[in-house]
Amino acid sequence: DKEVMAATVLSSLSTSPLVLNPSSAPTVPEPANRVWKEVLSASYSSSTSGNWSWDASDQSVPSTPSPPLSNDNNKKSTHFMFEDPIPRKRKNSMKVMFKCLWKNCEKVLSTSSGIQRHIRTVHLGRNCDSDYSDGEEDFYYTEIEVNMDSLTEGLSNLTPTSPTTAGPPPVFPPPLINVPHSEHISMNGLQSHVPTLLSQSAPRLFQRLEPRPGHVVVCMHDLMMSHLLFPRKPRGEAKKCRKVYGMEKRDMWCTACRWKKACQRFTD
DNA sequence: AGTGCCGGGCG
DNA sequence: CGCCCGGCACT
Ligand SMILES: [Zn+2]
Repeated sequence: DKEVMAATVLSSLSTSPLVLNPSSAPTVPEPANRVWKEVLSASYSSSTSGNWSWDASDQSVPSTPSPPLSNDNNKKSTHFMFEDPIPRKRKNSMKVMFKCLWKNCEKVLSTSSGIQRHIRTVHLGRNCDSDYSDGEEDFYYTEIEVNMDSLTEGLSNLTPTSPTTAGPPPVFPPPLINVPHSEHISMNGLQSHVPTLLSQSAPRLFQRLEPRPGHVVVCMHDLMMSHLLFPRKPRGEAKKCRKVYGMEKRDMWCTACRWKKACQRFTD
């Protein structure tokens, strides 16, 4: 079903006006090779309340003709969404890490729980450093792969502590605004819930880039790799037969689970 | 420590 | 085939 949704997004995106990152010259290596896509049109519903209202009903035709994009380029920019973001087997010396998407924050941590706590405390201003989470942090970080070989090369000039935890980044907690109702992000029909609490200082996912009035430009890669389109399932939902029925009622498991194979009853 | 499950073994 | 389990990745 994820793939179906992704396909829906893709097809709708492919008909949307495209904005290319002007700074991404063809010679720029992979990480900066980003496709900027204008997906969301936003408007302030009220100048005084500061409420955000996301509305994709704006089907206005782009004033400038679409840039001549080759199909090849399109495919290159879209095929990544269909590969497993966290492959079970990983190449040697490639480590998955978690990068904060907040604007002007390049924090990278090695664990998802760590980046969640970082976003919760530093950016969302949830002062209580408990492990409770309402899930909003998930929208603001992404998984990246880091080559550990090239990383250890430049490790000499860093502090002896872990480079992921060490850092002098007193990033100011941005002011928060309260959005009364549950807001939606609508992209050509596909809707995604966003938390009721949005920060005024938007994460990098929503950074503006030469926006036309009332429009927001997001990095398509960050958008896809964030959990905005496919929000994380409610906490602790990888429940399969074993966890559901328990060891005592093993006879109620599906045959695959009884044989320690991939569960056939509860599929993702 | 607990869970999901691939690969491989046994009859 | 059905059935079981060692061991590993991930949490
Ligand atoms: Zn099962």
